[in-house]
Parts: sequence; C-alpha cells; structure tokens
Amino acid sequence: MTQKQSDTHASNPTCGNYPMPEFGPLQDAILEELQSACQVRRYEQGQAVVRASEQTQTICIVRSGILRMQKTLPDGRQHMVGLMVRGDILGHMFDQRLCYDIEAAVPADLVTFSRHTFEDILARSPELDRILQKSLQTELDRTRDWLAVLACPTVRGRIVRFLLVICANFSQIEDLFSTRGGQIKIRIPISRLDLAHLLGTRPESISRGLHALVDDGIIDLPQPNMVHVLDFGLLVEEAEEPELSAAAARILQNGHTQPRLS
Amino acid sequence: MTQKQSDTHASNPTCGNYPMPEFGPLQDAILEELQSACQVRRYEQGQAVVRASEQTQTICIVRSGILRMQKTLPDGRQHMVGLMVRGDILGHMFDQRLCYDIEAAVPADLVTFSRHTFEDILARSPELDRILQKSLQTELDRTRDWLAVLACPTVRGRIVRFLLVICANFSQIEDLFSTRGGQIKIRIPISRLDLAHLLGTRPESISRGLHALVDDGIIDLPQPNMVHVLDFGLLVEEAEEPELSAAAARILQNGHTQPRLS
DNA sequence: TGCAAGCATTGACGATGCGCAACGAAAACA
DNA sequence: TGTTTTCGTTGCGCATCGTCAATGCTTGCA
Repeated sequence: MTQKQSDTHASNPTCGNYPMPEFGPLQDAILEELQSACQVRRYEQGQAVVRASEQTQTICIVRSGILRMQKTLPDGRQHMVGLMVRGDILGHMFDQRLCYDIEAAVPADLVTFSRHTFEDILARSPELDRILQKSLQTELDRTRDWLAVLACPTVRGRIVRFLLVICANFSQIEDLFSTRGGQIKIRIPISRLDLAHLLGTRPESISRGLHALVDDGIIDLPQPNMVHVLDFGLLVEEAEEPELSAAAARILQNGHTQPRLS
Repeated sequence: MTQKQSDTHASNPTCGNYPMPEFGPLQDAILEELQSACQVRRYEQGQAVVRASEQTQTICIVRSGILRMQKTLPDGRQHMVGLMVRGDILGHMFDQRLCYDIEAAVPADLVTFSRHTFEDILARSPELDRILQKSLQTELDRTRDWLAVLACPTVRGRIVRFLLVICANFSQIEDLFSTRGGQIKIRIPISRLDLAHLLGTRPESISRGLHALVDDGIIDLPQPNMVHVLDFGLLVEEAEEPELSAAAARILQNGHTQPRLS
C-alpha cells in the first residue's frame, strides 16, 4: 500500500519552539505554558503518526506538511477521509478514541503535547478552549464540503471539485498551492491510488479524468502530481458548485487567506 | 423539490420543559437556567428550520424527529450532507455561519435558545462546554463515516453501507429503526430523490439497487420507505466495512445504545 | 367518488467507469 | 551505470449507471 511503514513515533523531538502562530490571541502566560509543554516531532513521508487501533496519550497540532487520514480495511484497501494541514488538530480531547490511521503524505512537523498536560492547560484557558472548538467546527464544515465533492456522480466532476476545494481550503499551504506567474499551480500531495480512494474511484479513472481535462484545455499536467489551471472559468463552470467556486475565486483575488485558527 | 416550503419559523412554542435528557450530568443550577431559557418549537415535514443564507440568532437542539442538512444549488439541485436526530445541535457557536439548509424530514421538535443567552450560560458551565465539544466531535466522526460510505464505487455498495450506518448510528431513533419481532426494520425518512442526492446517484438507481437486494433475499421492501433486513450476515458481507459492521452488530446484540450526548 | 399531482418503479439505450493487462517512465537500489 | 521496483498511463471488453420515457401506485384535493 504505502512505501514505508516505519515505526509510529518519529525521532529528534525539539522543545521550546513557538508552537503555533495561530495561538496568537491567547494570554502570554498560557502561551508560555504551551511552549514549554510541547515537543516538535518530524515525520517523514509515508510514516505513520497514529494507527486507528492504538490509544494515544498525545495531542498533536500540525505545524507544517500534510497528513492523510484514512481507514484501513483488513484486506489492505483504504478509504481516505481527509487531508490535514497546518493548524489541524489530531486526537480527540477527553478520552475519545480516534478511529482512523494518520500518516504523513509529505514530510511533516507536528507539535505534540501529552494529553494530560494539554487538558490541564485547556481547563484554565477559555480562549484556548474556544480556539479548539472553532477548529473542530471548521473541520466539520470542511468534511461536509468533501461530502458534496464526493456526491458528484461522475469522476470528472469529482476531480474538478477536488481541485476547487484545494484552491478554496488549502490555499495558504504553500506546499499545495501557488499562484506565481499569475497561474494557479496545484500540487497533488498523494499518489493516484490514494487520490482514487479519496474520490471513490480507481487510479486509472483518475488518470483518464485528468487527461480529459488537459485535452479540453482546462488544465495542464507538466508532472503527474502538478496541475496548472489554464482556464479557471471553465473549471468553475464544470463544477456547478457556486459557493465552492466563489470561495476559490475569492482566494485567487485576495491572494492567500487568513490562517485557519484565529 | 420539496412538498411544502412554509415559513421558516414554526408556531406554538412551549416553555419550561425539561430540555434534553442528555444534559443530565450538568449541575442543577445550570439545568434550571437552561430550562427557563429554552423554547420548544415544532416543525412539520418539509418545513425549513434554517436557510443557508440567513444569519440566525438561535441555537437549537433536536429533541425528536429527523432533520436533513443540505446544500441547495441555484438550479434547484440539492446535495444532502447528513441527517440530524435527537441530541444534535444546530447552529455554530461564536458567530460562525452555518452554510447549509436544514429542514424537517419528518415532524420534529427543536429546543431553541437565543444565541446570546446560550453562550452566556455556556461561559459559566465547563460541563456544558464539554458536552458540546463531545457532540461536535461525534458529529465529525459520523460525517467522516459518511465519507467512507460515499467512497464506495458502486451504488449497491453505498446502499448497503447506508443501511448499516442507520443500524450503527441511528438505532436509538425509534422512528428510523426497530427490532420488534427479532427482525431489523429500518424506516427511510427521505424520498428516493433525496436518498439519491445523499448517496451521489439518481433515484432510479436507488430503486434498482434496493430491489436487487430484495431479489437476492437480503432485504424485504414491504413499502418503498420500509426496509426489513432478512439476512444481516449477507448485508455485512457485502459492506466490506468491518468496523461499521461490527458497530451495527453490537447494536443488534445489546439492543439499543446509549444516548449520543453523555 | 373521481381527479390530479407526486412519487416509485420498470424498460431500453447510450455513456461512463471498472477490471485486467500491457507499456512507459521515473525513481530507488546496488 | 545498470537493474529492479514502483507508479502513471493507455487500450480494450464488459458491467454498471445515467438518461429518457412510460407505467402504476399512493396521496391529497375537489
């Protein structure tokens, strides 16, 4: 399935770094506490962060890179349920169990806290609590948007919407998205097989769908995992998702967006 | 699209009722405050509770009945992103905007609070806060499960998994689910068209898929919206979703489940 | 009771996508 | 540098599904 299945926990933790820019609105005292309580761990591509079966005592926040969240079936097939990027939080608060595997799609840095410590700080900071709640709510909305993407009956439509979701939701992730030279360039951080799982189809169909878009002059595909959007108007037209398209267009006009936790 | 598009807000509010059994673990003082602050509103089938465009000043909790949450496109087509049942919470805390329409799939009672009052109480009750956070987390997990359902490439597979999701997640909703007479009886609370939107297909395919399951002796279909599961084993076998199937099977053995907010 | 509207179902046909297989390219490895 | 492996792409046959249309069935209404 995946290229490397190394050990779950990564090496070279670093301490004392400023944990997350998005924690800005917090009181200084809380910020300092978070800084001293956290560790930064690096995970290499394909490395597992959490397995669905294990019960972790850790809360993690994505600092850089991209993780994928998926359910692994006994026969090895996988259902991806989402991508996680900077600011996303791994691990349920309050002893609920995460029921998905999480692994690094590209090299990623995670800020980690022991669950106990984090909940302790959380109990003393309503602001932090509110930040987490908003993060959860945002994640829920994003997941529902994925549902709308998947509900499209044709593979081509799902690919088109996938590209727009990247534009709308992941634009601040420079590893995924750039507009240098006035052209939208999207980097697909996962393999065709994974993308097929994410969009509910097979890698061959992904390939065909992407190349059909190339033939119609809507995108260019200089490398298998690089998409250049040539005609954003046509892309929007095909998506038939006004809200999603509007969100994506707004991003393009204003440059990048605000951070996801605020 | 829908049969009746009446006014957004329902009539005959009732006050002073015990708002939600799931609020049990709260302090009595907070409970009393919630009780005196709430109103119960009834919504009839097809009636809109919230529209995506409007900004409401209300927080609602589903007390009975079933709501559907969907995105309506300008051309009238709809993407359903989920069903809401007893204990689910409508409306984002902290001035975020809900971007979906919500309407009653069957007659439903909602407990409503003014957003201001509710947030005021929330600020003074960490327990309530935690309950909401758990609810949000549960909702997120359920939405991700829907993703796994939709990711199945065949319509028949999606229908099978849909039925299992009902068993696993909605078993305590007597309007949807019963096991009287040792047989699993599932009531589908939405039309074929809506179910098609939910499962990313067309009503005709839903019909064909369901009747194919009937032909194979897996289910019976005494009425268009009533499904009797004749062979749960075969259903599980087709789903190829061990976790989902296990959850559903657990429900069937233990009778019904605990409430969703705890 | 009769009529009309909405919904579920079924059939036929064409488009789409899956499955298998082969090929090519790029990267990992020695 | 040559070899192996993995991944992406392409071709083809067949199953599935979307589309259009016609038919019943049920419900609400007159």
